[in-house]
Amino acid sequence: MDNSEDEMEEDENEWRTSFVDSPPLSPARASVSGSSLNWTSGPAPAHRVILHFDLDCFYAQVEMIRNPALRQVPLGIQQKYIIVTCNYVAREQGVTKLMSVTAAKEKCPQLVLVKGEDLTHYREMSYKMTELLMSYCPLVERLGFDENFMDITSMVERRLAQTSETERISFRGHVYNHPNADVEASDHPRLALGSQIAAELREVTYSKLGLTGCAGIATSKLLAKLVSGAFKPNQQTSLLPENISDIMGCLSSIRKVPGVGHQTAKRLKGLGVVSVTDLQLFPLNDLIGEFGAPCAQRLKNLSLGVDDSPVTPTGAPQSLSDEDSFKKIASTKEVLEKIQELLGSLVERMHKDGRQPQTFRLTIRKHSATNKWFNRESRQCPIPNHIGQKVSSGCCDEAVVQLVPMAMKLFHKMVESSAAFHLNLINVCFSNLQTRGAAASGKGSITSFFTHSTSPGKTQISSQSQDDFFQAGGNLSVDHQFITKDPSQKTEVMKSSFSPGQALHGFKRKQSSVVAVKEPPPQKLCCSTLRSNCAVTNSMMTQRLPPNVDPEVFRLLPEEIQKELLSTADKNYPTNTSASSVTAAEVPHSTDNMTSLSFTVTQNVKDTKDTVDKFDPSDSPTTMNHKSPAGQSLLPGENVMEEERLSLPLSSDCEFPGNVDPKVFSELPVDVQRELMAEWKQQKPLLKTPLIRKGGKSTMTKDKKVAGKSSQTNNLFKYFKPS
DNA sequence: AAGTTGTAAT
DNA sequence: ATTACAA
Repeated sequence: MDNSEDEMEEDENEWRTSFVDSPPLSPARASVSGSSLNWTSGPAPAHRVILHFDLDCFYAQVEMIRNPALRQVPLGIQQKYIIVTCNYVAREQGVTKLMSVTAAKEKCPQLVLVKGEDLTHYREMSYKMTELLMSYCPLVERLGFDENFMDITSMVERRLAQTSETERISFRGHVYNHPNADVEASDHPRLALGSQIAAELREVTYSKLGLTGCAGIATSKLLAKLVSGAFKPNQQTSLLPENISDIMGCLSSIRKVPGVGHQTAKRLKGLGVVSVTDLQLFPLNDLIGEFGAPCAQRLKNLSLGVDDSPVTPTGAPQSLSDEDSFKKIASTKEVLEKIQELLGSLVERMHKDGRQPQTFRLTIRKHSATNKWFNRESRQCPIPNHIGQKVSSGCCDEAVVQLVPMAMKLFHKMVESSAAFHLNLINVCFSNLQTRGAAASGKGSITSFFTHSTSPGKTQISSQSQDDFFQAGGNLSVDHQFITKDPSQKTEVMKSSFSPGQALHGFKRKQSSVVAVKEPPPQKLCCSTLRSNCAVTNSMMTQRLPPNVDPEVFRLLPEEIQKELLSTADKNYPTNTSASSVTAAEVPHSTDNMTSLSFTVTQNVKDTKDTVDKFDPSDSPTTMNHKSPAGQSLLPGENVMEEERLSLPLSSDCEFPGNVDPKVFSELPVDVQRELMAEWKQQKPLLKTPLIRKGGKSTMTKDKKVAGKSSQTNNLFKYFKPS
C-alpha cells in the first residue's frame, strides 16, 4: 500500500505524456489542420477527463420505452434460451443477466419475456445515444451497444477557464470512497466539472431519448469504466487520483480488469497470478516472457490503474453481420436456406447503410462435445464489384441470389459435406465497407447535404471544435472558423453515400456540426448547461401530428421518439391505426426484421400475458411522462427546450427549396436549420466548407463515418390511441 | 457457458 | 484467417 503513492505518481506522469503524445495520434491530424486554433496554442490540460457511460439494462429499457406497460412487470429479454438482460423489477426477484430461461422462470414465475434476437431497435437507439453525445463533443468511442467513452478534457478546460476564482465548484453524484461528500472539490476542479458535465449529459439523454444510465468520471478509460458501476442504476461516480489504488485493489480478480479476458486470465493463472495485487507485484520480466513486451507492459499498467489509451472516435461500423444459432443443422440444404435467410436481412441492412461491401465472410460453429464454446471457423472472399453494387444500390434480391453461391463455396471450404456434419451457428458478414459515390467535391454550401447527401467519409471534426458548442461566453463562432481543411492533406473528396430518402445509422450530424453558427446562442443562462444542437421544435412536430395522436401525450415523449414517430407517420399512420398495444405472438422470423417491428411477447409468457394486457395503453401518458431522473425535476434542460422552441423558426414559416427533404431537414441541428433558412431567405449561400479530414491513427486503415440514421418503421403509434 | 454483434491484433 | 476481447 505504500506503493500507492508511486502509482499515483506514475499515473500523473502518464497523463502528461499521454496528453502530449496521444492527441497527435488520433484526433490530432484534425488539429494539425487548425494550427492556429486557440486551444492548441492555449495551455495544455494537465490531464484528461474521461467519461464512461453505461446505460441501464439497455435492451430492457428499449423494450420498456416501446411498451411502457412493461415498466411495472418483471421483464426479461430473451435470446434463444437465455435471458440476456432484464429490468430492475426482475432483478429484485433474483433474475440476473445471462440466466437460462428455465432458471429465470423458477426464480420469477411471472417473468415477462420479450424476444431480443432482432437487434434492430437496440442498434438504432444505441446510435442515437452515441450521436447525442457526439453533438456535444466529438470524441466518443462506443463499446458495444450500451456503453460510450467520451474525452471531455477540452470541454472541461473551457468551463474551467470560464469559472471565476471565487466560484465554488462541487461534485455532482457520488465520489468513490467519499461517502460523506467530504471532498474539497477545488482540489479536483477538472474532475468536479467533469461530474457536472456527466450529470447534464445524463439529463439530456433522459429528456431526449428517455434512457437512464450510469456514468463514471475519471482520468482514463480504464478508471472511468471501473468506477461507473460503483452505484447502479442511474447514478454516477467520480474517481479521485488518491483513490485509484482503492478501486484497483477492490477488484476480486484480474478478470474484472477490462482488457483481461478469459484466455489472458488463464495464462496469468499459470504464472500464479490471480489477484490484481498479484499482477501488480509480479516481475515485469517474467511477464514479458509469457506475453511479450508490449502486452506485458500493458497488463502491468492496467493492474496499477494506468491506462493512456486514447478515446478513439468510433464512427460508422466497419462491418455488418447477421447470425443465428440453433440446435442443429446437418444438411447442405438447410445450410443454404439459413444462409439465404441471413443474407436477406444483412443485404437490406447493408443497403440502408449505403456503403458498398468488398469482402464477404462466412463463419460457422461446428458442434463438438469438447470445447463446445469458441470453435468458430470462418472463410472470406472478395465481393465482385458488380455484386457489391447491387447491394448498395438496393437490388437486394438479385444480390442475395449471387451471394448465396459464394457463401456455399466458402462453406465447402470448411465442411466436407460428404461426411456428416453438425452446425450450431452460421454468421454472414460484410466488411471492408467502401464509401460509395462519386464525389461532388467542393460543395461549398451544406445545402449540398440534402441534394446528394454528402457523407463524411472519414470526416472528423477537429476534436475541440464544437464541444461546448453552446457554452456561454458567446464566443461560439470562433471555433468554426478553424474548421478548414488541412491543405497538406489530400483532402479527399467528400463522397456521397446516401440518397436523401435513405436511412442510415449515422453520423450525418458530424458533418453538419461543422457548420459555422453566426450568432451566439440567444440566452446567457445556458452558461452552465448543455444544449443539444439536434432539436426539432415541439411546435414543429405537433403540427405534423396525425389526428389520432394526443398531442399532450406526444409532447411528453422523449424527443427522439417523437422524431421517429413523425418520420414514420406518413408511412404507417394511414394504414396502421391498429389497435392493441400489446400483441402476444411469436416473433416470426428475421425476414420480418425490417417490415413489422411490432412489439411481441413470446409464447412462453402466455400465462403472464394477461398481466401485461391489463395495462391499458392509455396509461402511457403517465408512464411516459419523463421526469428528470433523480427527481431533479425541472432542470436547465427544460429551459433549453423552451429556448429552442422560441428561437427556432418553424418549418412552416419557411419554404424549402424543392430539392430539400423536409424530413431530413427536421433532423438537422437547430442551428443548421436556422442557418439554412437564413441562407435560403437571402438566397445567398454562406460559404461553408464541408471539411473533410482524417488521418487518424492508421492513416489508411480506418474509413469511418458515413451513414445517416435510420428511421425504421415502427409501431409506436399504437401507444397513442385516442382515448 | 448461454446469444448477437462488433473491434483489434495476429 | 483466426483468435481474443468486449457488451
